[in-house]
Amino acid sequence: MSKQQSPEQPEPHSTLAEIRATRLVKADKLREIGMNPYAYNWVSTHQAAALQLEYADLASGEEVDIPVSIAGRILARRVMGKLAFFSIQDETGSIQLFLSKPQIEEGMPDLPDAFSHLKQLTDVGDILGVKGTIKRTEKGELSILVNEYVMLTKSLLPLPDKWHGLTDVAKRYRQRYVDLIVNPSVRDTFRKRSLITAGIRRYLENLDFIEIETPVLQSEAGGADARPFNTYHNTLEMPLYLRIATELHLKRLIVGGFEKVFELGRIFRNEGVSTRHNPEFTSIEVYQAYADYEDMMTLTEDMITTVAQSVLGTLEITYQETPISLTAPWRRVTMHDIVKETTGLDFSTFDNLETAQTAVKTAGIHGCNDIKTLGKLLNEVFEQKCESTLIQPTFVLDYPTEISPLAKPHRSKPGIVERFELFAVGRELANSFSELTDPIDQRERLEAQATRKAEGDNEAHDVDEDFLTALEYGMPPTGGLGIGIDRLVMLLCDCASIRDAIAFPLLKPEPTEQSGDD
RNA sequence: GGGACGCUAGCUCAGUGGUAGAGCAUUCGGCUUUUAACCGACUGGUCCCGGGUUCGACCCCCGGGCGUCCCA
Repeated sequence: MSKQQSPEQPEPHSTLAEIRATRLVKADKLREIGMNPYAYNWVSTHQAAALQLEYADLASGEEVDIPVSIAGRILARRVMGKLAFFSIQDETGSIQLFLSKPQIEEGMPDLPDAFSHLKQLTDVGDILGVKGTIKRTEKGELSILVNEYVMLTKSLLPLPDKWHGLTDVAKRYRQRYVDLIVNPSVRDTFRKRSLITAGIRRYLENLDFIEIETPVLQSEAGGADARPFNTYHNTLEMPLYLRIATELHLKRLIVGGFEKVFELGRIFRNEGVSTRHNPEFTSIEVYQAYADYEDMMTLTEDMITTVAQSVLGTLEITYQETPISLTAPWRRVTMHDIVKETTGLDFSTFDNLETAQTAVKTAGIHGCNDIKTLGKLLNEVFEQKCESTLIQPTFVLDYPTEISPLAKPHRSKPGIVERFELFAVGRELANSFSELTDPIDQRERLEAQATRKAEGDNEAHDVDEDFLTALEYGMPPTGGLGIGIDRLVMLLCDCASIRDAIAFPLLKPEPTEQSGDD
């Protein structure tokens, strides 16, 4: 193979494929020196953030002769002749490695040229395990004075620019793993999200609620106005829907005698994608027997403030540069009052649809011509004019019956149900009722929904007869509550888009070379 | 569904109707206190895709894809 080499023509080495090929060669060389580039395990004694904290007061130039073993991904390499500084990142944070030739060669007597191999065979992105001691450098950077290193995983693909990171939004979502490696705030969001859901569960469990899982696959979608995803069970030859709510099954559990139940889980709605909507999202629904919507308001306020305080350490937060005070009590206002306050329209004075329509039009609100009931008109005006103004946490109470088919009629106001929604930063966060327990009333309302479905409304659903049967056995008075977890995470973690609160949001597939033109 | 904007090297971005640019990363050489290390040298391109106009298109026009924002 010793062909006469023509005048050295430098190999290209900058494209992605070439970088990858170079790194594969390095992986082979690691094998040659007896180091598996894909190791089996590593035992760390410490993590980066804890070390940074523990030795925060160590003076520059000082060393601590305590053995430390740590693993992480190389995020930066600064290599001089016989000395190198790497920054490695573990889940908790990062710490510098102080790598000196004599120290490493002494610490790894079985591997000749250990320092040279380190320089030649490691790249930014590799996952390394090291053993050494603690030292704060003369320039003041807490470091591990490394005696031994082990390649744990050889990375084949280059990370984004160390300074600018990954900013391409689509790429951040498509390759969330890269986003997580290089954007610490993204890791922080998902860590907080976990604390939020864990905090909610702990809060409810402390009140003796139990979590019960209900079916995702359902033969009748129900519990909300939403278009479901359709699927099919092959051996049963049965069409199925993915659930659009957990409501109707959790209520069956209340009928069955559980008095405090909840489920925190994934919901699927076959609707558009926006900064506020993902087709699969997470909700929690909570049902408490013998409670009403007033009780649920108290629960909502207390639960969210408790969790926020424990996760964020404060109730005074900032969402997209707007200060938000989560400190209780939150404002409570009826839908009638907020509409009147915002638009001047007093729906309590309208005794028929025509006068209301005229007044609405006079107030400059359009697109309401097709609305056939007073309640729906009120709701439309609320959605158009009020929702976006509700920045600080606000409970809006007492909704029209016709848009609330699962809520109990208000005990003193005709045409109204006992229902509230919680709004903050202009968005709905939670929805709650005194649950409708009268099976005859419930049947009438569900049959009205079924009629709408028959008329072509694909957000309406057939009557769930088994649910009505359950109600006929008798459901105790019950307060129910649903909270959009993704939106709560958005609020508490200052996410502009719901996609920033969901680790792997739904995306259109990237076009392939075949499907490029069509 | 409508509108505006964007898509150029692995990453972040310039750019012009006439040979495609920078920084970082990569590769090579040097370097024992760096931390966006530094110094020197090299390399790296389907300018999102398809069509059109043109002597010539990354640029202009048409269509499409993906994305961001706004509106419905």
